[in-house]
Amino acid sequence: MSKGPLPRTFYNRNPIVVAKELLGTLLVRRIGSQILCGRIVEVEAYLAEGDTANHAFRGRTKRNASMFGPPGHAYVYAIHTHYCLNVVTEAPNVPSAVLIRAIEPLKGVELMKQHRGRDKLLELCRGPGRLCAALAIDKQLDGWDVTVGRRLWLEPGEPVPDENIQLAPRIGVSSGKELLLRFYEKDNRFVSRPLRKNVQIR
DNA sequence: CTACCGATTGACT
DNA sequence: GTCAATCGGTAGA
Repeated sequence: MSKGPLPRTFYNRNPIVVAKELLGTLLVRRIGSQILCGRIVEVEAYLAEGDTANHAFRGRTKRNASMFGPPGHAYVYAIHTHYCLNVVTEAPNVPSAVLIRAIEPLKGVELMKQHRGRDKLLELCRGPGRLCAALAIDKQLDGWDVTVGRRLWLEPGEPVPDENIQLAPRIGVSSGKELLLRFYEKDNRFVSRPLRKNVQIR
């Protein structure tokens, strides 16, 4: 039985808080009568203030316009030949968001495999570009309202307790490397790039 | 219009 | 670990 989509009030908060609470929630994609679903295991926060890695750091452009809109909408952008999915946080004109980096596939695995052209369950949704391909998420869903419960939305799941949340630097950013704004579930095999054992995070 | 480049991935050493 | 593919977005002439 479904709990319905996360409400807009969930997203209308600091992106760090939203990022941590998104771990364990369900990302749901509906295509016609088909349901694709996975459990979020890795995210990154992008801050409205002082975050040089944020696409919106130098102001509003055509690409990042969704981040300046109300919370609870998707921000989908293209990188190289792939797409990445964010959910917009905080108030309009406060351009912050949470990047969904990895999900654990739960439903619609066969269709995900078709979309990806790959068979290994572990490789289906491990990485932001991979999960978008698996769920057929592209620029058409940029700006999509994820609180409505159609096409693409998020649902409550079992929260990941604080002690099971690993903090880490964000992946692939050329600036803002020192900030620990990546959050993932410890020991989850579907995380895209776990920290090596024994590395110290201060 | 040109030039540069990246919130990635996949193949390879 | 390294590295190239590949292309839309952005800034600037």
